[in-house]
Amino acid sequence: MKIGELAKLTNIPASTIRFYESKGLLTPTTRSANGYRLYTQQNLEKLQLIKFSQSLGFSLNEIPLLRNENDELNHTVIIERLEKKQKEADILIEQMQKKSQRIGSLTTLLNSYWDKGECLPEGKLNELLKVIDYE
Amino acid sequence: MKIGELAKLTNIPASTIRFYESKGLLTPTTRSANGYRLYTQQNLEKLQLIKFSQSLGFSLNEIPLLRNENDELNHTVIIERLEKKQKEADILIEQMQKKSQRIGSLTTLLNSYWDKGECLPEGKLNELLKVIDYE
DNA sequence: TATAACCTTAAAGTTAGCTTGAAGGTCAAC
DNA sequence: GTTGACCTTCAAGCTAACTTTAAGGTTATA
Repeated sequence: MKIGELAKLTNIPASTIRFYESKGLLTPTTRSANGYRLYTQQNLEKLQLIKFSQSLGFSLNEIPLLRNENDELNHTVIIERLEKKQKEADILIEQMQKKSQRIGSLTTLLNSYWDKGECLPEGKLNELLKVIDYE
Repeated sequence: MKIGELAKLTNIPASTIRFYESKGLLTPTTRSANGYRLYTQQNLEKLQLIKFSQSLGFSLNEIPLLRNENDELNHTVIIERLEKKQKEADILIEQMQKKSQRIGSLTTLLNSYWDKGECLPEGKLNELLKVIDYE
């Protein structure tokens, strides 16, 4: 299939597919006589694998390292990479949860002043910054 | 104080402080005769507020909208913005949690094959992509 | 007085993951 | 035979939040 069809099937712009090629991620198996890129079903699956890997949090640079699924000794390495990425995600989750809590505390604190019709006392905001203790 | 001192006190590079100024976020109250930027304690606190706001997930563009703490009618608006940002954070947390779970499922699945010494069956990975159901 | 450590501006570079534009070749339909 | 929908390459533009570089002025110290 030509690039336009692949683009439609996968819902990924042709420009992006060409961009992935420029990054060495997905080279079409053949070219037609006139130079058009021709893709196979396997090419399509590889493209989907790229998107899937991205959705797991892998950057385009990390994807080639992830890819040799049937290379004997690499299994451990792939599992390690996945677990590492999972840990990274979990750390990010924790950080975001703290962030959300900080926003909550701040909202409560501001409301407690403003509900009473008061303004923040001079320098209070700064004191607050220390209390809430951001990274 | 001069920019270097402010930079040391806040642990924020002078170049970044100048950059914030170019974005209209923090203008030094005065300039010395020779053109050096001179900052006050309030400038320092404003700088810290910028960093704090960033730590809550606000972009530099969003920060000016957040800032008029003592502007009477803006209180509701500020609270709304904080709550909106908190919702955004919570949504991100959910997405990251799904991501982490997907990585977990994938790891388990791959292990279940490889532990038996098997390779992924032809096309299995693709089937897997559907099952794991990424965004 | 020289030299190092400051400060100034303006502009360009960085990173990731694309998108857009220019200039042109190919192909099917009317 | 020409219009329009494809395709090609190469290069530049985009966003965010900075950082780096270049070229030069100021100040404290030895």
